[in-house]
Amino acid sequence: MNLKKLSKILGLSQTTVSRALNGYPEVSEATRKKVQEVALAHHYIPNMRAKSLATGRSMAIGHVIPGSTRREIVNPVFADFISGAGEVYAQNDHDMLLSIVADSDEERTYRQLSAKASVDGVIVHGPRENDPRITLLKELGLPFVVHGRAGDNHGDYSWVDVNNRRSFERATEFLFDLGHRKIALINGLEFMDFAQRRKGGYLAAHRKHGRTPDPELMISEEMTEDVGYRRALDMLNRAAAPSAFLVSSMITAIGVRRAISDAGKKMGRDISVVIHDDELSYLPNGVDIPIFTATKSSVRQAGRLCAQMLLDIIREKDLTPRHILLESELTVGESTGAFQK
Amino acid sequence: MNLKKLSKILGLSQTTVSRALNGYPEVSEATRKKVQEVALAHHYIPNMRAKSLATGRSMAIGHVIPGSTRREIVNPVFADFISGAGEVYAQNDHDMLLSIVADSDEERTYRQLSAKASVDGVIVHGPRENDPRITLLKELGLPFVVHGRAGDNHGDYSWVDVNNRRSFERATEFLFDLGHRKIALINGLEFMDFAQRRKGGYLAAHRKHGRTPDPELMISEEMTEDVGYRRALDMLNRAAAPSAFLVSSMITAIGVRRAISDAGKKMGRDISVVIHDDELSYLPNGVDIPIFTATKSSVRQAGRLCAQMLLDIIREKDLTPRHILLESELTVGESTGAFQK
DNA sequence: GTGAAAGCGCTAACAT
DNA sequence: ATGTTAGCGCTTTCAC
Repeated sequence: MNLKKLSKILGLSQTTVSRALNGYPEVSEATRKKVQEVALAHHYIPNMRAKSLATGRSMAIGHVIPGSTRREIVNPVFADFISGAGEVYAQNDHDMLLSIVADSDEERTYRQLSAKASVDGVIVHGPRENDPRITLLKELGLPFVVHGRAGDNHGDYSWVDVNNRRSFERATEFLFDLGHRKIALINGLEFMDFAQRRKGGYLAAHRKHGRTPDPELMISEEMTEDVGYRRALDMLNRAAAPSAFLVSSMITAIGVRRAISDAGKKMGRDISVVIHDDELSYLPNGVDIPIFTATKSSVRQAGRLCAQMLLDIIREKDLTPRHILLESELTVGESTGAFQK
Repeated sequence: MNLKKLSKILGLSQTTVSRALNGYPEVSEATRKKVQEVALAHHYIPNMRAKSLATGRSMAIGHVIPGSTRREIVNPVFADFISGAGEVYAQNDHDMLLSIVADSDEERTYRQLSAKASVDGVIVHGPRENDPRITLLKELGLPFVVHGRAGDNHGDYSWVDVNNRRSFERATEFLFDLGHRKIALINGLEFMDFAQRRKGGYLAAHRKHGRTPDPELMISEEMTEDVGYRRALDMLNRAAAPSAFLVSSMITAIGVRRAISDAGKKMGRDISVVIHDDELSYLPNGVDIPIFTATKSSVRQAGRLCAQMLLDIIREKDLTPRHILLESELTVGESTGAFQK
């Protein structure tokens, strides 16, 4: 079923039918009603290919995921984020276009996306410090929102981010308050913006408490379980072993947890783990292990906010940058009352 | 830059330019060369909206992910699968359209996807027994490939699947050979096709060895870490505790592993864990824990194969069903030499 | 309030 | 080997 046939059936012109369906005011309520009925009865759904061409809008948003090299993104966070964004798109009748792309073709991908006109805007994932993609997107005039930030000495642009710095500062202080003195930081790769900010918070807390952090206790690597396990085990077997861990990802924390158990330590007041990601949908939250989460802003919510912001930008045709900084809450697993201050 | 301008610059008709760029044979090599040069110089990339409308092909594949209710799919398997499929699309100049959709509007989503003509075909994720989506897609005439199968007493359709039955049969026999007699099966939800097949393999091995499986050692639940932990702990605390676990997902296996450790058992000849998913990109494979993987066919590879099959179906306009059954290999983590037969 | 006609940027049938 | 013309299915002037 298409417009032509439908208008024939109704004995009206394509124009009128189109107007009736798209809520234009100049059509009489009587005909509008009639048109809507018949359209529904015949399962009429406008062909997007034609609609896009005519309106110049694709009603689709692109998500470009750096593929092979950095695995940061083929991780659970991604699934939750996408799922939140997808929710918003569904409500607003938009599609989501996903490009998994080798780091080397990223530039080409964006240029293509823009020239092919298959999306109205893009979400940028996993920004690095001084990310070249941002300059490129501005140059292309393609609306975009960044999940996270890409350093500060960059021109302004729209982003949604968690207050990583403050979140880790408070988590560190929390551990200090519990009596911990040697706190390990298991962080993500250094060129990731969030890793820098988290480290900043960790260091700030140390300064504030007049303590110098042990460089051996700070590592920046890929956020896999394996890394968490090995590095935590190494640290626990040192003379100056840490009594607490600050971990940048739930996945890594699983490895850390296992290391603690293998090292024969018991998690408790003496060994604590504070992680960052929370509310990932397939991992336990609040089960009976002493894990603290440093944020309460879920990844899924970030996905929703990014999507909504981008849709607003496109609708209002206003490219002036907007920002959302999600403040975090320090939450403690339910069975860990003993660790509350 | 568009065709019109480009052809004006070249002093040729749009038709010739289009033909030159799309590799039609009737254009002279001289002009083709010239056209390609100028097109490249001017960064000409054809507008997909227009191209789609003219050709009737979107050059896009839809992936419909059941969203909220069943979390089976917002899991790491999904990310790896998608990433494999995305690779193939990129190579073939196709886009991937992702719809995260509430189970209740799945039907509507497929109808829309078909009517809006925004995709040339779809991949069906997480099939259940007698899945209604398959009938619907056939009725719509939209090409599709199923990742997994949806029961057997269903009409024929194209799928890519792992030999779940044989994989679990062999894994069970392997554990028997190691001397295990009480083997627990921690499986996915019962209405999932793969869970049925895996259970079938588990039972077949028992029959073959003349053993009756303990019903208390067989559970079917959501594949989360939490479930793995709780259920394994329960089992280990029973009088007739299992000495080995067959686990349907890596995530769940993490929970099982933790339970074993908490129950004060050591994994070794006496306690083994055999899981199914392998090569998930962010989880360790072959680290120094006694985990066996029952398949070697990676999820990412399944993604590639699904995508390639669908692309072939579309290109050849041949809807006759095709199947790929990936045979599994039982592999053993590298540091677990002690557990080899 | 409704309709006729032009056009979005491309491809494809039909000339030549 | 190249050009002319007519759509693809919709929206959007412009006229009535």
